[in-house]
Amino acid sequence: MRAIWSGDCKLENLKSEADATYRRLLCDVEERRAEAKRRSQEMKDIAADERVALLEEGRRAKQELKGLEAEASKVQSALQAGLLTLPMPPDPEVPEGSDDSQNVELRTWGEVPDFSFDAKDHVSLGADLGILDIPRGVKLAGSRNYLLLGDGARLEQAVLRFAVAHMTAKGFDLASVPILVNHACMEGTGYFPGGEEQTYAVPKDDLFLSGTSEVPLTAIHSGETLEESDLPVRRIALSPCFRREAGTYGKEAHGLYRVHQFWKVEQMVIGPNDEDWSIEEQGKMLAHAEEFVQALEIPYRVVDVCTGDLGQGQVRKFDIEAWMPSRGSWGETHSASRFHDFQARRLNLRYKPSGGGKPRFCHTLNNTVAATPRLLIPLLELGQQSNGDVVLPEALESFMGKVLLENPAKG
RNA sequence: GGAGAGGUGCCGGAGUGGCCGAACGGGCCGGUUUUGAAAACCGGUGACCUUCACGGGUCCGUGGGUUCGAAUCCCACCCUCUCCGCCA
Repeated sequence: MRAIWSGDCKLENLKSEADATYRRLLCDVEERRAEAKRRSQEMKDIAADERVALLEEGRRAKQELKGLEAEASKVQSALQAGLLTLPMPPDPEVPEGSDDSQNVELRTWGEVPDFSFDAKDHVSLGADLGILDIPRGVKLAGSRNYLLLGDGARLEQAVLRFAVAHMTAKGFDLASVPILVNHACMEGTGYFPGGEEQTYAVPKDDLFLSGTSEVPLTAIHSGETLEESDLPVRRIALSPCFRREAGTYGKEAHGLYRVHQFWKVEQMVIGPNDEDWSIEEQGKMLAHAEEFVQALEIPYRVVDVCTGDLGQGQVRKFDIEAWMPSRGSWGETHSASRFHDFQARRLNLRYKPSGGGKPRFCHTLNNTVAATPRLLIPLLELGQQSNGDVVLPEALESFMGKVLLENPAKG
């Protein structure tokens, strides 16, 4: 099944014309540089009057070299630009499909509720409880913005702190990272080129508001060569996330499902270049998230994301979709991605094998732990009572201080 | 934001046009000595790309430029430190 990675399908087969041209040019350039070096070595033990001819030759060679170098760098940047758009071949086990409708459900957990009363959606629940104010959020920052107030804001914090505690217990190290990052981070993690329209940019400082802490988290060791004994690196970050959601007008415009700014606890792992290890790790990371959702007593399903719904660099992806009563369906809350060495190559993120030998590219993986306010949707909607109260899962009590959100308007 | 100083190998730190991939010191590795260790002494010790190999190339913050030749000269940028201002 993994023959695609085992060497049959080496870069050899993907080598483009540009690559061959570049190599030829580089070879030529290096030869001429060697010549030039030799010439200037000779120069110093030659009498001044004998230098003239050599100087002239040097000048001419320099012009030629310059031309060649310019050509080489032109070809190289064209090549690199092309390389950046190359997608990662999916794992052969990924189901074929053109879009998310063809994702394959692997399993479900929990009971989908059947309300015996007229159930409300999270927007009216939140408004009635006085913990959610969308109109004023829109007033402050436009559509897809919101305000969480009082217990709403507290609930969000509780979910996030629970997520951090959950992952700390799994041995992940909490990091506080820059979420305003440079172009190299965006490109290195695979968001650029391609994701520019979805990203808030700060042109004055040439920085970008990343849509997930996966970006800084994965880029932490970019350009470095780690020791194999330092691997795997397992970290989480709690950060705000920003997404422009361009081109989604009208799509999920209602409520807290798709918003421009949200909070997320993200898990990220950097490991050795070992696909079996990587596959196993992805399973673990998925399990961490499932346990978390289970603790929140939210029914969910796990989906094996099909080829057509896979991101450029993703080799395999499993989504967790929570049951959201107001949608009458599942909504994505978690996304566990495996990248093989896709991101590591772009980030130049390597490690020195402990057995010796050349540095190798790491493998990287990431998964959501908790994203809010999206997670507040099932939490509020599933916990609602006929009188408009909302009962929260026990697991949040120590973080929230209570589990009952009382409807002030009830009789 | 204003003024100044600086960015060199694992670390400290020399080096102001060819003899510099880079002195010297520390560290690290190996050896001698020692019952063992420490100390002392001797030797070794950068990374990456390319090549079966020989070899070749790149790298002294980054990117340009000058020159036959740049760690060294020029320009721009980035970063760090000190002082002042401001600030969560």
